[in-house]
Amino acid sequence: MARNKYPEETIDKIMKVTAELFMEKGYDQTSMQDIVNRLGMSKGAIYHHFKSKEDLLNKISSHYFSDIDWFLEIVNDRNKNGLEKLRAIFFHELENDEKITMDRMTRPLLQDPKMFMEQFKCSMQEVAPLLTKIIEEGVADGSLHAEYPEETAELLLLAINIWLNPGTLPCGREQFLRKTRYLKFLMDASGVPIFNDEVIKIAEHYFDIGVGGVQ
Amino acid sequence: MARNKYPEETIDKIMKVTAELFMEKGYDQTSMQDIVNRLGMSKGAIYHHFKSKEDLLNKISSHYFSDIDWFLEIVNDRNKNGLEKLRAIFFHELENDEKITMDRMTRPLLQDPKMFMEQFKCSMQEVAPLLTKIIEEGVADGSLHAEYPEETAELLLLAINIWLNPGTLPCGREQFLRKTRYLKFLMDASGVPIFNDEVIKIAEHYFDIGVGGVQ
DNA sequence: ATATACATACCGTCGGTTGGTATCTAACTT
DNA sequence: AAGTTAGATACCAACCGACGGTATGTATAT
Repeated sequence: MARNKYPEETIDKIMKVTAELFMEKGYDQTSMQDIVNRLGMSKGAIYHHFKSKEDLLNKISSHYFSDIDWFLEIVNDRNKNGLEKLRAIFFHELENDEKITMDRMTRPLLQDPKMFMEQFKCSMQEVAPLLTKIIEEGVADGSLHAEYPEETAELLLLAINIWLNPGTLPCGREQFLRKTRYLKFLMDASGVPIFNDEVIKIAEHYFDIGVGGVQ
Repeated sequence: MARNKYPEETIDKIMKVTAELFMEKGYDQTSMQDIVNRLGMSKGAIYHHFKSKEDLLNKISSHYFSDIDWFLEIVNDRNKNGLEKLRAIFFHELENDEKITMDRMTRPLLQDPKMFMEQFKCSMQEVAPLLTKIIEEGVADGSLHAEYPEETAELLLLAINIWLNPGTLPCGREQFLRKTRYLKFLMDASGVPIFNDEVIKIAEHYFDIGVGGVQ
């Protein structure tokens, strides 16, 4: 085959196919040949657009999984105070059915050390600062009373994305609910009471649909 | 060369050399050939005693980094109540100069996804149950008042080993102290007040010696 | 005409295996 | 008690397929 008039389509296709495979089999277990086979293109094509397998991973995880637009939309919402923004964020994260499906798909991926690390870094470096900003805003507008905004944000993310996430740390429904209640307790104590009854109910729903359904 | 009368020495040597290399270069970046070269033995020798590269990693991390003997010693100490045992554990962990040196050596290792994952799993699967047992004991003997022993244990380990660990999440002295104070606050609220003045002071010392010294 | 977008063939290195040899151990013979 | 021997153990050296990545070639868009 010869040169394409619209290389961006090729790039998108490479990323899409590769993302699929990484999710199905993990990073290490996916070979360049696997990608080539499913792609129906040559290895040279891939290495023309991406400089390495790791480069592919980076590009993919920022493009497919950072998904920061709706986050910023909530952050910049002038009609919500800090607490309401926080709740809106977690509400969105837990209630969005499309995201739940995504989470289910990416579950095996989190068993993969490389992907796990990627998510961890993303949480701490990209998301935590935004959360911190919201909490500080909540303190300023009086809706929150956090003494440690940055630390609370980081630990909350750590807890939610890793500790509470059944994809990372498999657990039963009972355990999941106990964890959620403990987290609520800690956040309340920290002056960031995002876990009201509604959020907890949605969290249950999240578990039942996204996790309890399988395995 | 021929067979050794004391194969355990060989095994120890393989593990020691491999651990060195994993720490120097990371897991993925260390090839079996690298190990063979520094070891001065054949690849067959390694694969006779260990069934894979990953097996080596597992054996090494449990042997060098779980280090569970002193832990059990404290657990089984009849002269301490639950709270005292907890403090003794963290005191031992923070004050032991040899361990601090070890931590410093293993720092780059924690940037390696595979090693990071290993430590994470080890914490949650091996250490957390022991900690939980101690906390439950403390509740029984009246020295603690935890409502969520298991959850507190897991989150404490997560916080200490990952979030608070400058090897994983580099941070300045100021940040480190804020994190420590926030953790103290959370643990106090959880009914597990292990962070008294002494532990906090030792934590500072830990940071100054083990981390502040470098980087 | 030249830069881009690919294809093909190939390379060194990787984790792991195979087959063999030397040495140890233990049971048996004398 | 010393010698013999069978088999298990410890190790070596050569080798394997698959891997990530590259060199080179070619067709097409600009």
